[in-house]
Amino acid sequence: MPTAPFFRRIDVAPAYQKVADAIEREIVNGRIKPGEPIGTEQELVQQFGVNRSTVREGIRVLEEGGLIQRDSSRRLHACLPRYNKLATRLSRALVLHEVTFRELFEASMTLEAASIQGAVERATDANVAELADNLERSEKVVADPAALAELDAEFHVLIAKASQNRVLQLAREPAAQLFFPTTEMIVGRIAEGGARLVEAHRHLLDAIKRRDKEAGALWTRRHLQDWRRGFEKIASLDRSVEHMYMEHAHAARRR
Amino acid sequence: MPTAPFFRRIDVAPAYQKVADAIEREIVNGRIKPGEPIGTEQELVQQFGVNRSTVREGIRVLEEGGLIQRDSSRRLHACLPRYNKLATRLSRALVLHEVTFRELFEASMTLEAASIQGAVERATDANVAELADNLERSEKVVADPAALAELDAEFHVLIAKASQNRVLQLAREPAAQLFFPTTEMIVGRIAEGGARLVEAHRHLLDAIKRRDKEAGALWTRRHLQDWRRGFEKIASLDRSVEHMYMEHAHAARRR
DNA sequence: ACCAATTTGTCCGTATGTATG
DNA sequence: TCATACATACGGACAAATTGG
Repeated sequence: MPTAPFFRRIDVAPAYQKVADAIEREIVNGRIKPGEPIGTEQELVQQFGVNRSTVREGIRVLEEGGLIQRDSSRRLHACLPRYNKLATRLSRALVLHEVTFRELFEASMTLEAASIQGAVERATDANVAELADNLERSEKVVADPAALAELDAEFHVLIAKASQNRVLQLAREPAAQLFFPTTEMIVGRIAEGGARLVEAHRHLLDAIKRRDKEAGALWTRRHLQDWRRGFEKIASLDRSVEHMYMEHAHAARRR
Repeated sequence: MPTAPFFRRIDVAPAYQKVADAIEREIVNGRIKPGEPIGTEQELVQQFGVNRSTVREGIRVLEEGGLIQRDSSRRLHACLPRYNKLATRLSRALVLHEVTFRELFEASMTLEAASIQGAVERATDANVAELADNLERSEKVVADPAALAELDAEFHVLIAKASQNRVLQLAREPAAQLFFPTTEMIVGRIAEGGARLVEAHRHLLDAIKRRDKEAGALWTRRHLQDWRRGFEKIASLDRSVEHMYMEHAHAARRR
C-alpha cells in the first residue's frame, strides 16, 4: 500500500533558468515596471545566491526575450518587448520552415485588409498626417525602387498603427517583413509598377480620410493583386521564401 | 581635406553575441540543417577561441530563440523554432502592452475567419479525421467547462493546420493563446454555452467537409459572436488582458 | 578635467553529477 | 561495472568602461 503523498513535486530546473524565471515573474506581474532598473549583476548574485556566470546566463535569456535591456551605460532595465524585434524571430522561423509566397500572400491579404478596415474606422488626424507625409515622400521617388519599397513597407506599418489594434499590428509584422522586400524587385521590373503602387496608396489614404470602407477594401485588393501579378512575372508563388530575406532582417536588427 | 576611406567599419559587439550570430548564420543559411549537431561546448571554445563562459552565454541566446536545443543527453542540435514557443513570447508582449479584449476579438475574428476559409478550401482527409475526433471528445464533456475550453482551443489549432497555411497558423497563435482561456469562464457561466459551442464546431466541420465557404464564414461569425456576447456578460471588452492569463502560458510552457 | 569606486566583459581553474559506451 | 566525456555551477581574477564626486 502506497504511503500518503507527503511531498509536492520538486521543481528541478537549471539555476540560470530559475534566475530568468524569477526576474520574468516580477516583470510580468508588474512588480517591476517597464523602465525600472533590475539591479547590478553583483546584486543579483547576492540576492539569488548563485555565481555571476549563472546570473549572466539568465540575463541573456531575458535579453533575448526582449523583457530586459541594457541602457547606454549597460545598466539592466525592464522594458516592453518591441514588436518588430520579436517579429524578426518569427520571420526567421517562417524562413526555416520554408513557407511559400502563396502562404505569405494569402495571410497578408487577410491581415492588411483587416488593418485597412480598422484604419478606416479609427484613424486619428495624426495617423492621417503621417500617412500623407509618407505618400508625399513616395511620390518623389516613384522611379527609385529601393526607396519606394522602403516607403511602401512604412506605409503599411502606419496603416496598422492607424487601426489602433496592437494585436493586428503584431500579427501582420512577421509576414510583412518577408512580404515587402519583394516589392523592390517587382516595381523595379514592371513598367509603371511604381506609379501603380503610389496610386493605390493615394486611394487608400483617401478612403481612410472619407471613412469609406468599401473603397478601402477595393484598393487593398487591387494593391495586393498588383503585387501578386508582378511577383508571378518573376517567380512562382509556390517557391519557398528564400534565405536572402534574412539578410534584410539581420541588417535591420543591427541598427 | 578628409583622407580617403581606407578602413571599413569595425564590427564591435560582445564576444558572446558574435558567437551566437556566427552559429545562427550557419543555421539560417542552411549549412547546419535542423537536427544536425552543433558540437560540444569545448569544441566551440576551440573553434571560436573564447572562454567557455562566453560560449555558454551565446548558447543561451540561441536556445531562447528556439534555434538550437539540447537533446536527452544534452548535446546541442540545430532545430526548427516551434511556433507555439515563439507565440508564447508574443502573448507575453501583448499582456505587457495591456491590449484590450476588443483588440483581441477583432484580430481573432479576422484570423479565425481566414483559417476556416483556408480549411474549407484545402483540408485533407487526415485533417477532417482529426477534427471529427476532437468534436467527438467535445460532445462528451459539454458540461465540463475546463475540458471543453481545452478542446475548443485544440479545435481551432486543428482548423489552422487544415488551412495548410503556416503563416496563418503562426499569426493566429499569439492572439489565440490569450483569447481562448476566457472560453472556460464563459461556457461555465452561460446557460447552454457548452452546447452552443459544440454545435458551432459541428457546423464548421460540416462546412469543411462539404467545402461550403458560405457556411464556414457564417458559423465562424456566429461562433465568435457567441463568445463576444458571453464575454460582455462577464466584463467589458475594453478591459485590458489581465496578468492571470500569463499563468496559463507559463504553466503550458513548463510541460 | 582628474581620480576613486563600481560594473561589465572576459577569462582561468576546478568540482560535481550524469550520460554513453 | 567502470572509465571517459560532457554539462552545470562555482570561486576568483583582471582590464576596460562608466559613474560620481
